[in-house]
Amino acid sequence: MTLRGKQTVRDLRRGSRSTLLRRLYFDGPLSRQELGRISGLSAGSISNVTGELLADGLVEECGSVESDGGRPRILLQVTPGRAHLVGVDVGETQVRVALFDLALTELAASDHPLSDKGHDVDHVVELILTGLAEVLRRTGVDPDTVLGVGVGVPGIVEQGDPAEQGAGIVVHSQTVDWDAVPLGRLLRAGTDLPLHVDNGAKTLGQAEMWFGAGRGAQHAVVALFGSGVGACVIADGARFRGATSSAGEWGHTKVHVGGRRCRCGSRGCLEAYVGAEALVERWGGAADGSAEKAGLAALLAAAEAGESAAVELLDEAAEYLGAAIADLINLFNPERIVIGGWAGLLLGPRLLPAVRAATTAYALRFPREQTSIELGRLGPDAVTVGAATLPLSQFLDSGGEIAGRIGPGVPAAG
Amino acid sequence: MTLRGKQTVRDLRRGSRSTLLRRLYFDGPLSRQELGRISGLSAGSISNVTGELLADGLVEECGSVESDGGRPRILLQVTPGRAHLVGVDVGETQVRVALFDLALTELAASDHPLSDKGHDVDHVVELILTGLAEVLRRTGVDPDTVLGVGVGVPGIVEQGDPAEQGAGIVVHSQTVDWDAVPLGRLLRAGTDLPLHVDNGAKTLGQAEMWFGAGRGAQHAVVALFGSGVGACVIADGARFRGATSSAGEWGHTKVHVGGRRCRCGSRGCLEAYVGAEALVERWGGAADGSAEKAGLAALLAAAEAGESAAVELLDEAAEYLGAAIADLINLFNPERIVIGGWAGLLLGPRLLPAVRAATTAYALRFPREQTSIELGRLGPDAVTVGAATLPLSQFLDSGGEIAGRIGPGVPAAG
DNA sequence: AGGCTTACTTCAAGCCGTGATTTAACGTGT
DNA sequence: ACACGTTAAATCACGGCTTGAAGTAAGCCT
Repeated sequence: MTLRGKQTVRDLRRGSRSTLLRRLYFDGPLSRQELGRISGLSAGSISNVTGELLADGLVEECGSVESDGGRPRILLQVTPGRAHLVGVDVGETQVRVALFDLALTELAASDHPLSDKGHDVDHVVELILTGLAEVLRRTGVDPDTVLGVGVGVPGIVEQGDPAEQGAGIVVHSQTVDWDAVPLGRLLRAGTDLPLHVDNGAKTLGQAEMWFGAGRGAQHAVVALFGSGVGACVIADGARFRGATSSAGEWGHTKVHVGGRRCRCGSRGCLEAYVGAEALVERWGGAADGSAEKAGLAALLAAAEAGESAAVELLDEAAEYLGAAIADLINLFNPERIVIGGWAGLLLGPRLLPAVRAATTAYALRFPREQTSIELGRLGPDAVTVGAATLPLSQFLDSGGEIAGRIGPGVPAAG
Repeated sequence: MTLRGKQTVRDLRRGSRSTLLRRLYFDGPLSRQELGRISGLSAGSISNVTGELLADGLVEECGSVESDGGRPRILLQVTPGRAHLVGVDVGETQVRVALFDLALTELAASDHPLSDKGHDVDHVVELILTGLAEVLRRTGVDPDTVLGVGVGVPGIVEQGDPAEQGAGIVVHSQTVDWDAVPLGRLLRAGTDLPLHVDNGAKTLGQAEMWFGAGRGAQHAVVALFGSGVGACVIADGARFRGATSSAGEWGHTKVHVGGRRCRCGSRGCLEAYVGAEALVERWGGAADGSAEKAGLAALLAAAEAGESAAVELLDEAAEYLGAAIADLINLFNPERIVIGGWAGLLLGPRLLPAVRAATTAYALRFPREQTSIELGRLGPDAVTVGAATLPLSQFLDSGGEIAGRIGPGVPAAG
């Protein structure tokens, strides 16, 4: 049923450029020789395509490797400073804007706390735009070299019509009380840069897949535990989006029909058993904003000290979590499950053995044996990195086409 | 991250052939003109490609449509008798082998009940091979025109190395006590035809997607209720397989951690609340083999008659089913949910309103609004049709390449 | 019969990847 | 020093693809 559209011979070149660029980007400096071996392209094509990429300044030579007796191989790598990316994290307590080079090295960042005004949309948009201007000004980076702005938001994102250049993006979020907020249009009014918006948990998941515990996996689920619970599903190496990009909303799946009441209004949601807010609240702590982290840490400390109420609470959480992960394994058949998010990383070391055991008890044997469960390797700050991968991903997909932003053939500035 | 392999200029033609063939197959007779409009290819390419397809006998002209004032459009369609397909359903009570033409019209079928010997593997293989020989003999179809044999089995299928031509296929099934059965190798010993094996629920799901309630959807979940519970997930128009083809095992996801015991040995599985076996058993009926259908019908009749125990049982099932479907909606974000399988079709008319309401109560609002829940339109016999779509799908993907089986250019026999 | 409209075919032009050949850049042995 | 072998990269003829323009076929209307 999959119908891919019309293809012309030029699409072949685009595909080849994309393949080689991706390979160079992720597998570090490579010689043309190795590129040929890995990609399957003939030496002639490699020569042609790398020639183009070099002429466009997207790739540069970087040293060489002697080969016993013959001409040494010249190593190629993606030119880090050839283009730039902006990642934005609209978090629960702050808005963070970061500017990266192509290698995702952070060149500058701007943090603005979200204090009293809360998540008033206009205020958030204003913070994003001023942050963007700030990092550009501080680094002196030419805006024409910025491939795009990726934004991670706490909510469900409707992508709208891609032809609208992101202006059709609409965000729904029950937690910060955004209902059909036209974030794309609001940001478009303040910048001409290409826009990409996705759920923050999803961008963090993408970061784990590219640079963290998910590296190398083609099928994986990144489970994210913070105040709430989310997930980012990767299938065949790409984000699983579903019909309207909202796939992977794991936190409100039912692990106990008719069970505990959840903040979403329903009952028996996973989040009501393992979300940080729910755990802290059940243990009697304060559950708002920054107090939550302290509360969860206190719960953990109490459990380590052997307090039976705390131990029971965490044991139960591990049980439910294992069951919910088992569901993910049964349904998605991933090769890896990565547990991330600030709460996941905090509780992970203690809970992981019990979670693994519960998962094994609840999941079907065959797919369970194909799956490993690991902790994330990136901190919660990686949301901005993940957001920046949104435009980067499109850049690599297109084979380094910089639609009108950077003239082809112009060498990198500086 | 998605790296598609090397592409040469010939792959373009393969892609074009595939696109046009698919279009002609699913959207009935079409003129070259409409083909061009739909596919985006230029008139010249359409002419070339359809010329090839006509020469190969895969496509034929069938009438014409007058166009006010100009040259009439000639309609093209896939030649139904150009090739054949075999679908096999290894069910719980019988083995059914059916021979189809390209239009999936059944030309002959052979049923063999699985009585006392049960699911002894060698016996099943023998029944499949004799059934295959039988339908070929009865119809006089040349085995060289058979594109392949698709088999639907009750269990998890490991596809093995595609290079082995299906010989590496291994089946695991707890219900019929198959543990790593090398079905591919066993069948390969008895036939040279290309082999395709998949879970029976998945093949039925594929049939619903192609010809039933799923038509036209790109993202859907076909939920199947029989003795147990299964699902077939379609994403971007293709089966969602996961890392080792076992994705979509929905029946043993947990809807009530620590709840009812399930026949799989775990607790709180969906199947323990809505599977036919569980329902009949809880209502006090016999739960083995063919008595199950009678038992479920009796339960339904009792509920219709107002017996409170039966009504309560079905109400509870609808509640759990709605919750589990809500999980599917949250996780996969489909545009359609199709409920099929013999038990699903039997209970569906009564349960559907309650299920829809429960789903709305349990799912997140946004993805729920994007999804419709419908009953399947194909009976349980469609497993064989679905099985036959396995080789058919490959045939269409390859653009009608009939690897060595039918000489290109040879016109259809008869 | 001539003109008009629409469907389809043919053909030159521009690209692309391949594979063979050529050129470049390095060790080594005499 | 210098020829020689070896390996890496560039060049180029070739077959194949899609496109788009020009040409042909097949029906209407007057």
